[in-house]
Amino acid sequence: MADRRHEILRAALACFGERGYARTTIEEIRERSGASVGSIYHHFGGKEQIADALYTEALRDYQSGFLELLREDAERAIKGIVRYHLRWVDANPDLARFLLTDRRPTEVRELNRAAFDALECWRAAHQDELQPLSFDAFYAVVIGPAQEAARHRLAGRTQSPTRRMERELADAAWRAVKGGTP
Amino acid sequence: MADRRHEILRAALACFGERGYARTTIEEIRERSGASVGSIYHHFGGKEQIADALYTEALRDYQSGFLELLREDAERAIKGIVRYHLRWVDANPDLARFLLTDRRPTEVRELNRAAFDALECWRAAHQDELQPLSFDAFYAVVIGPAQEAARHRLAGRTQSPTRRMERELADAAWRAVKGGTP
Amino acid sequence: MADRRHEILRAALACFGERGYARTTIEEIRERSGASVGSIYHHFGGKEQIADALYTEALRDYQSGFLELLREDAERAIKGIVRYHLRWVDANPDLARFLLTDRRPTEVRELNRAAFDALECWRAAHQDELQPLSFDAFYAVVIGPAQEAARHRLAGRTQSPTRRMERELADAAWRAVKGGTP
Amino acid sequence: MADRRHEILRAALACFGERGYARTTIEEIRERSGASVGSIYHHFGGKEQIADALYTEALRDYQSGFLELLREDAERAIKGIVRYHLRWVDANPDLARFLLTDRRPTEVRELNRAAFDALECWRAAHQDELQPLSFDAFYAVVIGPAQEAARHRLAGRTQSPTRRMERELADAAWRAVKGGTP
DNA sequence: GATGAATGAGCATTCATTCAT
DNA sequence: CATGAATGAATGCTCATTCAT
Repeated sequence: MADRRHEILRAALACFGERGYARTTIEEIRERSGASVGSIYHHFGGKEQIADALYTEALRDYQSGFLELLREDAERAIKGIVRYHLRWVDANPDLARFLLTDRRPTEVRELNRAAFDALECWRAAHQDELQPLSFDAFYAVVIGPAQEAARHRLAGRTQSPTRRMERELADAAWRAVKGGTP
Repeated sequence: MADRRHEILRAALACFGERGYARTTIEEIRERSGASVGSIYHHFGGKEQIADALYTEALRDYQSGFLELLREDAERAIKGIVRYHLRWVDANPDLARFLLTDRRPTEVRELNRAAFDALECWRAAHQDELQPLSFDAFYAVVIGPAQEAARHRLAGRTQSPTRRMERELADAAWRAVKGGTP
Repeated sequence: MADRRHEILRAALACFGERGYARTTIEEIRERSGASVGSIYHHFGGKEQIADALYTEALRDYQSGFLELLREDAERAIKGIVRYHLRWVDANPDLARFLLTDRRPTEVRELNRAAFDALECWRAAHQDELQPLSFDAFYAVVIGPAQEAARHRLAGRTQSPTRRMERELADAAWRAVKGGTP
Repeated sequence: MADRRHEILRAALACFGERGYARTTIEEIRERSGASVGSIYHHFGGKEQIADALYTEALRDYQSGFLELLREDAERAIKGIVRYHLRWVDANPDLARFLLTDRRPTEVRELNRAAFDALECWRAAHQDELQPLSFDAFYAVVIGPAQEAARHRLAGRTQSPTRRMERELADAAWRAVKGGTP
């Protein structure tokens, strides 16, 4: 059954969210998932591979929505990205915590590459409506504030993002990257 | 002598920087610092408390420079904060990696409180030159991009921040928070 | 298999008997039992819990025989208890040493409660043949001498209890508790 | 100053009483006594030697009173011994706990030898008033009940020994050892 | 596919003891 | 005599992983 596999992933995500990857033990995942140790190893082969599966799934989910936003015009796209980020984190706190907290210096970076490339492409197509920033700066300015807000939120330091917060961050991002202001 | 204590902190920081808190062993710190296991425990009482000491020290160092920037006028202050953040991370990569990577949900949060309060005070005094943002949004917009850039840099995904990057992020932050643009 | 579990208990008892609980190391138990460290922890969860299991088992064994003695008439019962005590210690020196030497202030006290209650019941039924002693005194007078003799014996200060010793202690206990002598 | 030495002994006794010899650390004795580690080692040379000093002192104190009792006539002596035992334990609970709980298989046994010899001598002199018991049985019958009561008391299972308890145990001991009853 | 007993390298931590000041 | 930093061998325990059933 793919059921078992799914329950294990679910349990692992909950554990990682509560105690972090390193402090989570297979035993905890076993107890929470109802599966046996052997079964977990049968399905995934190891602790790290559970995290890998989770990470890939999370990133794929996040990016699937992300890429659609790039079909819009410049202002809508920028504001949309910020709003999307905030909402996704709010809707998937455990997944987000895992993505933001536990570094995955594995080969999953290629997934990010793809999104980065798409974003860079998009920017090239809208160059004349935007500030002439280096890509790294552009990315940091667009994503950074939402990311920072997300971290505070996940750390419990902030409430769920209100509409007002969304608007503020979206507008600020647009002010920061839109062209024209010399 | 406070020498031993300092050597242990130095060694621990290097280890944490290279392998992360969790994967660093006391044995490694011992070997690198030249101290004995017993001495380490004599001075700190445990692995976690070494990290605590390091964290507090790092945050204090970062904030000491941070607070000085708030004496400037609005534009200089905002741009200064962004530059300061980028430069501090560049100058203290290990300390920065430790601060940004390993979460410390301990009671050190009070230190942050102090800095937050100072920043909020400053903003109140410059309200009429700035966008009417909620404080959380304001903070995210100012710090977020630099933070994001710092993470990329620490992850090895980016070069040392060039003057251009500094200028780009500083200008963008100012555009995002300065008042006047309706 | 409950075999492993049993072998570990056996080994632990031998170690505790020879060197005492505190001086016995898991490593010694491991070597003697043939189990691995992990296996020991799998079955018991910790050094203390091995001792707990051993203690409970020992007490249960001792008491199972003890309670049967209370079916006899007064004189036989009292003398029987003394003899039983001496013989059980002689037959289970390691178990006895562990029971008498290492204190177990855990919740095993309930087991003792049960035996105390049974003994008190019995005494109530034979009140008219016995001295009107408080229960604490009664218990101390019956068990104390045998207990003291057992300790000497376990400390190596005395030989195996001879028939003569048994008779002497049994008779003395009976003289001390039997009624009639004003 | 002999003061330091005394304070250390006091502190050690309190620690041993609360946590047992094995679980007490030099550090705890240091904190409680106010002395430094070095000072403790200067005065005693090691943890075990602190216990030795304590044990010897305790035993000497107990026996000093004990031996005086043997000047009385048979009945008074036997009853006196029982009462003395109960009272000494009640008056010196920490010392008693230490004496009864932590075994000292060291060479201090000679002190006990002396008291045993004195007691045996006394018994030889009163042979015709007493049961013809072996010395081991005689000792166990006299001391055992009080010892057992003391243990219960030190374990917190019983109240302070009342006058009634004293009388009961004393009378019982006398009934058990006095001659005449065939 | 599932189970859980078994494994053992690895780790944090303790603590009696030493010794330079 | 006093101090307390330093030492390091010893120990209890964790946990990812394997494998026979």
